[in-house]
Amino acid sequence: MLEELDETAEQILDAAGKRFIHYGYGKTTMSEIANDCNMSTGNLYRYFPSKMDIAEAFASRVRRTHLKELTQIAEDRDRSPSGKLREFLQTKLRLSYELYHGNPRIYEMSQVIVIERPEMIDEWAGREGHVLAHILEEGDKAGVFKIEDSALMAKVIQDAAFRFSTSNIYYAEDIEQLQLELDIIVDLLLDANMYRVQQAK
Amino acid sequence: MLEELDETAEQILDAAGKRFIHYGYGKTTMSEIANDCNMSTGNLYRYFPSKMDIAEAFASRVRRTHLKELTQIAEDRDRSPSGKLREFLQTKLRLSYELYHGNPRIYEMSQVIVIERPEMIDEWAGREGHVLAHILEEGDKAGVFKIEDSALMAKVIQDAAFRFSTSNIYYAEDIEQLQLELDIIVDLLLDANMYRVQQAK
DNA sequence: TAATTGAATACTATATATTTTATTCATTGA
DNA sequence: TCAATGAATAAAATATATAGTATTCAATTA
Repeated sequence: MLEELDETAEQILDAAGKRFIHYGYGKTTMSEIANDCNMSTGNLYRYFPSKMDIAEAFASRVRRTHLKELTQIAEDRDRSPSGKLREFLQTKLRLSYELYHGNPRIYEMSQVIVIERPEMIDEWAGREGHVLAHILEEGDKAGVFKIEDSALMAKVIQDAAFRFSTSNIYYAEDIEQLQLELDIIVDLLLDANMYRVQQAK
Repeated sequence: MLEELDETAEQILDAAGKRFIHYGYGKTTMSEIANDCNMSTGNLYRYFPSKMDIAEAFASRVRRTHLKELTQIAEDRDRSPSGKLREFLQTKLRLSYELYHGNPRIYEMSQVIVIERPEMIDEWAGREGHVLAHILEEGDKAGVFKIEDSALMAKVIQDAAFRFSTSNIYYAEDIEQLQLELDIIVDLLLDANMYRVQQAK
C-alpha cells in the first residue's frame, strides 16, 4: 500500500473516491465508476481485484496523507520532543475529527473497512506507532526523555490515546472537549517522563 | 437501577438471564421466560415494561456486582491509594475479560444494549468514575497524590484506560498482554503524580 | 500481444409474503 | 381489589421472490 500506483489506477481511485464520499460505499456501483473513467467495468478489474480493494486503496491514500503530516511534525527542527509528542497526538485527533465529523458516508465506509480489512487498520496504526517511537527515541538521545523500549512505549501511548482515535466519538462529542482531555493526558505523560529523567540522574 | 427488586422480578431476571447467556437476547422469547417462571407472558409486563428492560436490568445487575468489587478495593484499609488505583483498573479489566471472553451471547447482548440503552452504559461508567475519584481524593488528603479536580482526573484516567474496557478486544487478544500494557499505563500515571507531589513542595 | 470490452454468470441487496414474537387488555380467579 | 391469564393485536423476524450489482471471461481492438 506504500508503492506508487498506475496513472489509470489513480484515475479510478479519484472517481471512486468522489462517489464514496457523496453517496457512500454501498450506493456506489462499479459501472458508475467505470462510466466516470470512460471505460468498461471489466477493465476496472485489471487495476483492482475487487470493489473492496478500491475502497481499501482509497482509505490507504487518506491515511498516507495523515501519516505524512504526522511525520512532518516528527521531523520538525523547530519543535522540542515534548512539543512533537503533544502536536502528534493533537494532530491525529484533529485529522480524524475533520475526516469523520458531519460525514456519515466516510463513517459508513470506515465501518465496512474495519470489518472487511482489519489488518489494514493495524498496519497504519503500526506505521504511526513507528513515527511516534522516533519522537521518543530522539527525546531519549537528547536526554529530555527517559525511555527503555521506544516501540513498546509508543504502543502504550497509542493505547492511552485510543479513545480519541475511535471513529464513533466524532459525531456526538465536540472537538474542544476532546482536545482538552487529550491535553491532560499528554500533561500526565510528560510529567511521568520528567520524574523518570530525574530518577535516572 | 440501584433500588431493590420484587421477589418475582428477581425470579424473572434469573430465568431470562440464563436464557440470554445460553441462547442470546434475540433467540430468547417472552413465552419461554414466562414458562420458566410458571406464569403467563402478560404477567411479565407487570414487572418489566418490555423485553429490552429485562435485558437492561440483567446487565445492570452484572455491573452492580462489578461496582461492588471495585468499591471494596477503594475501601480496603490495607491498601495504599496507589495500590488501589492499580487494583481498580486491573480488576475492571479482569471482570470485563471474564464476562466476555468466549461468551458470544453476552457479547451480542452487550452490543444490543450499547445501541438501545446508551445512557445506561454512561450511568455505570459515571458511578465507577465516582469510586475512582474517591481513591484519588483519599490519596490527595493523605499527601501521596496531588490532584486539583478529582472528578476530572477520574474521567481522564478512564479515558486513558478506555481501550481496556471496550468489549471488542476480549476476543482477539489474550489477557496477559492487556494486563501488561495496562500496568505500564498505571506506572505512567503514578510517576506523573510523583512529579506533581514533588513540584508542590 | 497487451489492453479493453460487454454480455453472461454469480452474488447481494431490496421488496413482498409469511410466520413468529412482543405487547396489550378484557376477562378470570384469589 | 390485586394478581394473573391468554387470546387478540401490533411489531419484528424470517423466508421467498425479484431486481440490481459485482465479477468473470471469451471475443475484440489497437
